[in-house]
Amino acid sequence: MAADPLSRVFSALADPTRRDIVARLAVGDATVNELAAPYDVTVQAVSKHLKVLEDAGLVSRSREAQRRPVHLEANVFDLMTKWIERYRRQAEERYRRLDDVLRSMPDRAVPHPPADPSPKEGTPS
Amino acid sequence: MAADPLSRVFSALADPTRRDIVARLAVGDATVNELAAPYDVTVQAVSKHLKVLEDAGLVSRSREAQRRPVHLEANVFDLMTKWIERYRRQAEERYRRLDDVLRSMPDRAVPHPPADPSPKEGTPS
DNA sequence: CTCCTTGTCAACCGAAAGGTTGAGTACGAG
DNA sequence: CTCGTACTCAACCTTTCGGTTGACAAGGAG
Repeated sequence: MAADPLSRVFSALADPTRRDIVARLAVGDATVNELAAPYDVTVQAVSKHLKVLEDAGLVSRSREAQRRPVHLEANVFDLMTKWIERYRRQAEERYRRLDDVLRSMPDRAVPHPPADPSPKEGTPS
Repeated sequence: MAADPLSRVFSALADPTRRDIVARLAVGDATVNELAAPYDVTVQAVSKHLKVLEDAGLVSRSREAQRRPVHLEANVFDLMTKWIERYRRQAEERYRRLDDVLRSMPDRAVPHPPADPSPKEGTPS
């Protein structure tokens, strides 16, 4: 299993069946059998999927007699959205700045983006 | 390889090395060797990672002599954020509604969340 | 032209993922 | 107590994944 929480969440949602389960749980809590019904796989397979979702923190399971109602923990989504937003914003910011550069020197050919921090090729004169 | 785009994006970002590469590319475009330098894996491995990111639409590669500058395509993030936001909102909405129910009947024991749409157990009087 | 740098492709390997079947546990109903 | 239901655990199988090594194509640099 992946060590870091972010990897666990992303890889948990990388499976369409698990995303489908999350979608169902957004409507309301459900038992394992209820969740397994729509799919043509065994209940054991769905139980494994739920374990993956649980390890990712996306889902919690309580006891209620012999039922195990599954509950969606939506707050874990923040982990992802924060990561995504960070780099999306950064990339947009960079794009905007590059755009400014292009606008300020419309005559030069602009060989490549100037954002390379490692001048391995020895910056000729 | 995963068929649907959402699975491709999620599983592309499920790997910490690939997330790291995305983080670097948010700063600016880079070549394969530059990207491979920080890691103690071969260039071929990084090339494979880039292929995964490219198949997910997160990255594009252009030709520039024998270099292949890698560029981050941040707009694909929207695919994820839209999916996430949808179910996060839905879950929060449900939670709010449940909260209202609890507030409106503070005396009842509330055996379990009333959001179950499949009354298999025959609703005992 | 020859060499070196950059990068990809192909084949292989071990580990993990997703599925199965079969057995076992926990609990309520009769 | 016995049975049925709901679920999990364990073992196994096949495919995918992340990594390796080795060979190769594409272009400057000398």
